[in-house]
Amino acid sequence: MSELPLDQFITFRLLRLTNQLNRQAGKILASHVGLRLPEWRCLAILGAYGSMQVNQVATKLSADKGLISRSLSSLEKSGLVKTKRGAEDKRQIVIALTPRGKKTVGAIMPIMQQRQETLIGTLSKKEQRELHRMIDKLHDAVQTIDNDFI
Amino acid sequence: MSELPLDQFITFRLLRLTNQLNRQAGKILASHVGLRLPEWRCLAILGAYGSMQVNQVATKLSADKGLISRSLSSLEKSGLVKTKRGAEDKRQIVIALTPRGKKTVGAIMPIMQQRQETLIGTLSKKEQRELHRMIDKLHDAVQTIDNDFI
DNA sequence: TATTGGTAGTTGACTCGTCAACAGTTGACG
DNA sequence: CGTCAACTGTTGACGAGTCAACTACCAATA
Repeated sequence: MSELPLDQFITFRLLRLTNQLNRQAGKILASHVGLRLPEWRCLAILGAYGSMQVNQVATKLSADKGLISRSLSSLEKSGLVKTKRGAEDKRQIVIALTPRGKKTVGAIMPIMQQRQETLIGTLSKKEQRELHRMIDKLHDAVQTIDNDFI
Repeated sequence: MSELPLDQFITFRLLRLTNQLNRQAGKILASHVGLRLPEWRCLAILGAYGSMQVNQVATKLSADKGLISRSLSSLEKSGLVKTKRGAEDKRQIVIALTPRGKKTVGAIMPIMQQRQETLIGTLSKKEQRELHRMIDKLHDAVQTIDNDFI
């Protein structure tokens, strides 16, 4: 199983795992609600925090604002969010879930949460904490590499 | 740091980490050799295993054969690999590194290996083993979810 | 008040990844 | 043989993610 040199590359293994996870999440969302993955993430974050601006959604999701802008525009066309210009600052756009948007979040969130539990349920509580901590460490380590190699 | 509910989603955290890693790898490759990420992966696997068919490269990389086909075709245009039809089975295409391809692998591989070491160097040996094991576990767990949720 | 710099959001261009349709080839089986 | 299923690689279409240019707007300052 682990005789190929590439299997030693942690980046390779992580990429393979997340590709697999995203593929699956995409299928689940498409079959249940016809949503795309970044659209669902926008809905979820709006469900958790209430009204937000485009930039705030992008920041919370660690995502590109362009991607979020397009996703929200698509969600608005589907009637799951509504937008209005900021009152005092007319550059801002304030996004909020519509009733249908809230209903969608309520329907999908339990499915996604159960999926998470099935995933991490294969790890002990101690392992789960370790995994989160190691992800944090790797996350930090990436930044120390920048500018050394580029 | 960890007060957002999304941060509890392991899929979310893994995605954020791998996006960051891919972004960085892409920059490193672009600045050093003008290669794209899947192209580099093809070169690396050919450097490790010698001549292979398109399908074998895709399988070793756990990647889509379409993506690999395009990457190899681009590498051939750049003169880093050469291809020829299989002798006994004319469907197959056998790919091999050119001298320039080998030179490129020799130049880039140490950089990428050092990057890996910088990354996992932040983890103890025990943690490294644990991480690999947990990735395997998650990889397996994903499959148990299929068809339950879709 | 006019200029200037910074910010919010949109859009275009591009890479990466997935899926499916397709042409050409092989091999097995009636 | 001929047909038919399976396989190899290519191609098209699309979703996901990144970067940069652009518009519109705000605010500070001369």
